Amino acid sequence: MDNRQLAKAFKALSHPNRLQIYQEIIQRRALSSQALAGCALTDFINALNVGAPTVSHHIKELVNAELISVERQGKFVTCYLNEATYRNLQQFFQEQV
Amino acid sequence: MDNRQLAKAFKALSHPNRLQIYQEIIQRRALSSQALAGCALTDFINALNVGAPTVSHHIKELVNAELISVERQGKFVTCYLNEATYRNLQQFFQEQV
DNA sequence: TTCATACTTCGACAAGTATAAAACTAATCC
DNA sequence: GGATTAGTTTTATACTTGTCGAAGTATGAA
Repeated sequence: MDNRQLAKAFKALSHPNRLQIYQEIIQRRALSSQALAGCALTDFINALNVGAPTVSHHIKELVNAELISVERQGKFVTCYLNEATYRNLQQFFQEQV
Repeated sequence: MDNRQLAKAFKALSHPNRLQIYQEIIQRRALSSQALAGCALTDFINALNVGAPTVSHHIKELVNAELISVERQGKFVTCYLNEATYRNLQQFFQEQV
């Protein structure tokens, strides 16, 4: 993962609301027994104090930074953690100690 | 480390040049035998393709996000890694696996 | 087929950011 | 003291971002 892509990931995490969305996705994955447990987008719209367009915009940024991926099932959108990027970020803070 | 402070740290790392400065500081610390080895600000001004005022501004943001600290020795400024914040960031990507 | 739900896209605007030029401060050198 | 070096602050500018409201799209329900 090169400098630019890494900076892009951090930029996506640089807003409290987006960071919270990301954390939620990580945590729900950890709690679940399934490896690929996701988060409903609706929950974020309800939980965060911003409108649907704004949440939609934030999600797009997270997807664009390859931090998460989304899947549409009928009317609903579910968010999944991008495991590869997560591991890369982990590494960034690990290898240089 | 709460959500806001964490987002602030990520924001500071969200610019390629600032990320590079941070990486450099981490790496030079790792290479050195001393625990608190620092980086001269001059090196950054020469290495990055931006002017001194811009580098000065970037450094200020990194300090403000508590990612690094600076120390003036006469004419020169040296940058040091903020170990506590580094550990917090490490944790963020570790505890939830 | 009409209606409601769950988003997404567009347009706009206020606020924030990266950058540089110019002017400034402070330490060092002669 | 005068000149030089290292970095900061101020000011200005071009650009980006977060947010919302309004309008649009697509799915599912009645």
